[in-house]
Amino acid sequence: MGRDVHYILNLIKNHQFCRKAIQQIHAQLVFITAENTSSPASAIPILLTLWNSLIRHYSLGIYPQESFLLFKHLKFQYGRIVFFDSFTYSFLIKGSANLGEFRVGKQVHCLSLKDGFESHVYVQTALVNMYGECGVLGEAKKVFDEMPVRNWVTWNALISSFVKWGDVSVARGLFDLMPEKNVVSWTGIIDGYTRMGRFDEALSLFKEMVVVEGIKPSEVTLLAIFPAIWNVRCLECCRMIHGYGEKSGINAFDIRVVNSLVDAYAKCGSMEDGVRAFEDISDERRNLVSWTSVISGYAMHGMAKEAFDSYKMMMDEGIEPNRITFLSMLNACSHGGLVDEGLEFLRKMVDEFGIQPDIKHYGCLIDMLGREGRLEEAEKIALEIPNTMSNVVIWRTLLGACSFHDNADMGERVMQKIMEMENKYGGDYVLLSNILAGMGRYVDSEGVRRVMDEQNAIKAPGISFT
DNA sequence: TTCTACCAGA
Repeated sequence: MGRDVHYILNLIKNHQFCRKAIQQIHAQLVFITAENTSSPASAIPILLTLWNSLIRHYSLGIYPQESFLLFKHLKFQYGRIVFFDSFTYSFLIKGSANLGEFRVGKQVHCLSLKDGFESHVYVQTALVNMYGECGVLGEAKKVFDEMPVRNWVTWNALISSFVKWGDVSVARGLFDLMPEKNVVSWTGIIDGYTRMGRFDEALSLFKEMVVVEGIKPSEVTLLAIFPAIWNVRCLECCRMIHGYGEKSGINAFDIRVVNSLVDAYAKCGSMEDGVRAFEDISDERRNLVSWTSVISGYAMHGMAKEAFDSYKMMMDEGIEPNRITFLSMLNACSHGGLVDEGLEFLRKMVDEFGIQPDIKHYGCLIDMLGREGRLEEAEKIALEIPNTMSNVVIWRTLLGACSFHDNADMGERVMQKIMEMENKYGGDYVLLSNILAGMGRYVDSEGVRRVMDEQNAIKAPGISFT
């Protein structure tokens, strides 16, 4: 037993996470070991429970590998006298799922079969989930098919696996086959449709779930349905969800739902409702995401002053902005024509908050400078973006600005740059040829068109969802 | 003490 304690002590030393829990378990282990030095075998049932807890903590941590190491060690030491139970295997399988590595999970799977868990619902369901999480859907389906007994969780685990990997039609097939569906099943399939951009189907399923089946949506259901709501700009849906959230108490206990509501109102065109929802949040619950949601709402509504005020109030409450807050502020500056303020925000972000700009910040900046016709500065920044990060979108933004402000010289330089990065996209040729034609340089314009034809670049017709 | 749904904000 002494070697055990040593081993576990080493594990604990190596990691800081779950420290308290592990220390408690460790203390108990030492205690039990001391109590039972004369007959270690009698301590095994209690020890198994503690080992299981330890394995559980490791499997949930950032280094699930440790749970396998511990298991291996215990198996090697006590394999002859200890029989691991369904808890041990559930935790180990969960650990493999968190690791995202199905080869490890496969080994645990084999061991669990050897120990006789081939028809244990919890262990087998954990396996379905593990294979599903790892994207080995064939294997997940196989385990599912061979299970003599399944429960709701088993079905839902398989459905969410197919949703996760983008196969909504198979998920839907399973959903339709399910003898009884609960809120998790409905949420899973609704989430699948939302993620695939099939918003109308997501909304009609949501309606069917609530109206026809009388199933109460959970907070997860609401979080899943929000993107569908604002993509179809359904203000009425926002109000209904808002009311339901208040009545059911979901708004009171899940700040994420209220924050999404603020965001959804803004995206559906009603900043007034968004602000009202935001102002209803108590000071203690209002967090960074709440503030960023309202700021981004103001930004998209062109209300730069309000965005600035909110930013200031947020700072006064001692909440630190992050990269998304700054992106929203840049967006507000861009829409309000406040170029210098925007540049100042970027400086603050880097110097005072130590946040390095990413490609979206740069994109916003170039868009902002480009709108105001400060093309030289925009080009200078575009050239300064590290190559590893830079993309063709940045240059297309600049090209658009060149087109808007009739700067053909820079347009040609930018075009050159775009061709270097990606010489098959027709839209840029069209844009440049339009710039040249707009300036009366028809011969050059024609030349660009010809190059375009020679390269077989085809401009995809523009599509707008709005 | 075991198995299921979440992208809160660009």
